[in-house]
Amino acid sequence: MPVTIRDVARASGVHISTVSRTFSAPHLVNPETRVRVLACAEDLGYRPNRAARALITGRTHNIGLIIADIANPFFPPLIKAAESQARHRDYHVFVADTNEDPTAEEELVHALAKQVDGVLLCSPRMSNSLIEQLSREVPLVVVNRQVTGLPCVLMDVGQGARAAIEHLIGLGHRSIALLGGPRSSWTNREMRRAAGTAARAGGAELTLLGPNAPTETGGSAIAEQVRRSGVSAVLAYNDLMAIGLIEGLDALGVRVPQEVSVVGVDDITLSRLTRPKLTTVATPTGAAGRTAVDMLLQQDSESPRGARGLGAGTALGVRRTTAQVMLQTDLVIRDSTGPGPYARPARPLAAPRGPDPHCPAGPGIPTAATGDAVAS
Amino acid sequence: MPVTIRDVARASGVHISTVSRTFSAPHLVNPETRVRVLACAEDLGYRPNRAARALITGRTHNIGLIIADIANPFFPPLIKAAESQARHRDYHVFVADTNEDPTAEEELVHALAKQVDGVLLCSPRMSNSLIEQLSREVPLVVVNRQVTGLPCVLMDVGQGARAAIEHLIGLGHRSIALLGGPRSSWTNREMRRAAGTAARAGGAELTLLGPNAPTETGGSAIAEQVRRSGVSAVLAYNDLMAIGLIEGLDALGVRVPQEVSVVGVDDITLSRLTRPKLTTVATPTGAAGRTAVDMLLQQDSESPRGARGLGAGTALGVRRTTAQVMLQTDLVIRDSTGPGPYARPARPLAAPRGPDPHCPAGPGIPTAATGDAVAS
DNA sequence: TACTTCACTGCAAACCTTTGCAGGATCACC
DNA sequence: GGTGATCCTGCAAAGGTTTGCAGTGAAGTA
Repeated sequence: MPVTIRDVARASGVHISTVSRTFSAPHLVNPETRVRVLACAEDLGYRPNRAARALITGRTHNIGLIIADIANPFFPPLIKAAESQARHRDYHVFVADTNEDPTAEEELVHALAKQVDGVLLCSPRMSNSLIEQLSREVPLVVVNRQVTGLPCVLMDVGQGARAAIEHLIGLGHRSIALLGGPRSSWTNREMRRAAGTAARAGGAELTLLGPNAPTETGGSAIAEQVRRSGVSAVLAYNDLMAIGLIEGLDALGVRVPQEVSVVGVDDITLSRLTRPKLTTVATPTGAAGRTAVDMLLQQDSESPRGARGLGAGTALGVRRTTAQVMLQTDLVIRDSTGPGPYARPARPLAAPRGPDPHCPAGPGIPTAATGDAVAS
Repeated sequence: MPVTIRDVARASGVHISTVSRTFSAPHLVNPETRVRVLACAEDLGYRPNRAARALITGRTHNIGLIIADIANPFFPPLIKAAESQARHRDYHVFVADTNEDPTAEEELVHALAKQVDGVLLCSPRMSNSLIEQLSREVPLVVVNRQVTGLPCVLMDVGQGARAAIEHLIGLGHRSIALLGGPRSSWTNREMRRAAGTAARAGGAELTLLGPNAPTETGGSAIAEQVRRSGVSAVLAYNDLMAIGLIEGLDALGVRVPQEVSVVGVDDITLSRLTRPKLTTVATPTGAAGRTAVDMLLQQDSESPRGARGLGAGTALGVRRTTAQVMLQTDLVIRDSTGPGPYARPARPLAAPRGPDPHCPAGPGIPTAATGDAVAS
């Protein structure tokens, strides 16, 4: 029942190879023949079978996007950006959700391997060595994780965490908690490192709480512990956790930012809608999605086109585009941070409940335009 | 470079067909041979090429999931439910986002057609006739849209809208606005119909405002118009719009629920996190995802397995499983609705700012357990 | 012993498309 | 008219897998 290239050939009185060329190399076929073939194809409702095409060309024109948790609002902007970038280059994107499960991650890479030309691994939870191993099966670009020898797109959360800590110290906080995320998260390690350094430099004490689930639930679950710890400010692994924490603190009767200041990371849409509006480290998710797709496609186009068969170009030693890109982050100050116990009353500080200032941090805190790529 | 069935055959000293059977029909091969083949396969790191397999069996073991907007938090629970249901049956799910663009929708169905065994079309924006036409190319299950002759999974938003209107009328509102969603949305039409009937029955006046974008922006953009219209209560197309509206009203100095009551639809996670917490019509998104996958796979298994080649079973006249399932909705009363101008002071009403009652509507308003499937 | 049954394995076609190669026709030019 | 170039088209192999059919050998039965 499905109409194939053969049916079109029969209908238009040419050989199947001519029909094939009409679609894949139109300039090689006589204009008259071409229109005739196209008319027949249109008539019969012919659609090239991408699977069969992929079998011989080794190019599916699909790319896979493996995501730890679609429900985390951090990802949709990344997905959309990747999708639109891919579409411009005539590629389709298949998204798959792993539920933060490393096993599912691995399985999905295998499942996708032969059906896509490359895979974007976003915030992976599996080990670096496994990622390297999988990269021999299908071209990989890793987002939010640094793997030596592989192309990576990173966001400078270290810088963001530092800016956040400095902001809090500037507000007069000396006792700060860092709400950790998943143990296997690269972002998590970077934040811990940078926040620790910044706290030491600023003479503040940093308490580590975690690991926690990177969700609202994870945040609200740790509220009691935050209160007991006696800190006056908190930097959370991401916005969801920060929002959950604010909820949890609210339930305990602890006011934000009057008693505890809270900073998140990501700047998801939601962070502008909760009350108080969330002070957060904005990450360039859109730019990350676009960049990752670009890197994958570039790497893909560099692999030998002459080679036949699936997976051409994935041979070890051929692919050597291992550029790693670091994208800058940006502290956005809103209403969830306010003066701490050591605030100097002489210097007027941001009004804790005024209209959303939504301005970048002051001159003392280094921030940078969001989305600029810095090759390293 | 990629290791094929042929390499394994050579290594284990058997014919390729034996290797093939080792994977696709293990009971047909001698246990000893089987372990030897499996060992070699493991050794060489062989992975069956799903594309090639699909080419001949006509089964890809993938299903496509086409979504209007991944960024809308309504969808992730549906996606996750579909994914886990599919995984149980050894299927993988490919998600694709259309950005609410009907053209992209059509294109994606074509692109997916030969790479998946069926497609779930969620909240489609294209015309019914086009959907019918596309269903001849690949098995389709439609979610949130009624298309005669096709399997559909629907949520009873009509009932939900009625419950919401009755709730508002019960609170003493007589002048209510309905914030419409996308014009091509089936849900939108259903809500309008049901809300209109319920308002007439309850002696209230219903003002239609829209269509609006089903996002926070869409909601906040219409705030001014809502204020000017003088209504005391609003039923919004979905939660995002309701939340945006509350933001917009807040910016105009209009308090919710003191001056205007707002009801949303969907019960996204976010609706519990905003202040005031949102009164909303909960839709059984998880159940919808699961049911849709079940229907697709059932329909798929019914098509003739003997038939060879891609698209076997998509022939017209073979597939006749056109069951349509309606899932029940559930009004969840929280803090964004309060007494209206015609409230009877004698009867004590829900405290507008008390702790989240989160209880189903009173006995006068028919509600039902969420997630129960009712075949129709 | 002869015949049947059975379990296992090999053979080869098929799925749909792409593409290197070669053949045929047309044309220009000497 | 011969030569070469150019343009178009057909041929056939290739890609990795599945599967109906046939063949082999061994075991079971009469």
